[in-house]
Amino acid sequence: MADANSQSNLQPRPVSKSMPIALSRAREAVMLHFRPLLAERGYTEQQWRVLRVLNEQGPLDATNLARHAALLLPSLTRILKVLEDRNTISREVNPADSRRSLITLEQSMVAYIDSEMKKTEAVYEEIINQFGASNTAELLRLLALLAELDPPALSNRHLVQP
Amino acid sequence: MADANSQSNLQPRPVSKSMPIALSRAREAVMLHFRPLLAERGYTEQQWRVLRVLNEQGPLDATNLARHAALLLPSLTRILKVLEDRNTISREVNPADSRRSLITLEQSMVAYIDSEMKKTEAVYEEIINQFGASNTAELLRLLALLAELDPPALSNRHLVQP
DNA sequence: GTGTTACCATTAACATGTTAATTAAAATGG
DNA sequence: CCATTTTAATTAACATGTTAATGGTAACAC
Repeated sequence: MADANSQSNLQPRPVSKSMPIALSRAREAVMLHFRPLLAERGYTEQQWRVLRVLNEQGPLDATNLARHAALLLPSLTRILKVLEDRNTISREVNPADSRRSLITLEQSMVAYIDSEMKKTEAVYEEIINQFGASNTAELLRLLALLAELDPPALSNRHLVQP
Repeated sequence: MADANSQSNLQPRPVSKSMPIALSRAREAVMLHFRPLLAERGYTEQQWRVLRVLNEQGPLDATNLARHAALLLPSLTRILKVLEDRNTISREVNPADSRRSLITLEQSMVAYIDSEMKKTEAVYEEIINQFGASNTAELLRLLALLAELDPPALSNRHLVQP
């Protein structure tokens, strides 16, 4: 017996090499640095993302806002409800297509977001200081590439007969 | 005026270069490939992770199980409740320290997990095929490095006077 | 036109993420 | 010993993730 652990010649991928878990862990390590800022502001990570996107892109409909903020529409629906109640955004229906709404950042938020983003940038500097500028650039490159993976071949999704 | 968008000489970091968002997007792209497998099995991603860790590491207490599976303890508590009801794990208290429990994978699950992990490995092959073996190795290296970032300097957490 | 299909957004239901509070048991320090 | 402080795990409360279903509107095909 070569090894008490050799169950089938092929070892299953250890958890330590799981890509989703590695991505989660890395994200968590980064978020530890940003959470204090978010707590000060009184916005969650995802709420703040929505504000950043609107500040950066201008008014958007929900679908595109979700795309830019990397959120699913049901999450965005709930977030928009909260942000609207706090008067940080407003909504109107697109007259050309009444399915679509147009979400706009309140003018009063623009200066605040810009000023908070400077704190965010300072945290980034700390992180990049430790992690290295070239590591950071390389990581962002690889992540963007990975995000563009072809979606799976959608095998036998449900075998619905047309 | 050089540029209608130059609000303060320093542009805030665009959402496209946000590390947490980039990590989320990449994770989502990868998960798209694994979700069909999880759906077949009838386990969620996190439930399956717990089973994998137990299969790989043997019995563990909740704290270490959470660490290996990259879950927070409150999430793990709920997951263990479900898995115990489904008879895929069992729990006993550690007699040497009755705060601690010992969580064990049911023997009947071992063969099943091993066989399912072969399907997982096949999906990995597809992904690595597209993404490239060296990109994969480099990405995992960078992610592990990033996960080891020093935690933030824990500035003025609450200003508790001792 | 009318029926069908596709699309946008919301809702529903359940699982997990996140922070804080709580309980019980162990370690620690007089 | 006893009081205090840590630690392990759970619970609570709210936000988001995830999938499926729903309601309304628009585009399409006859």
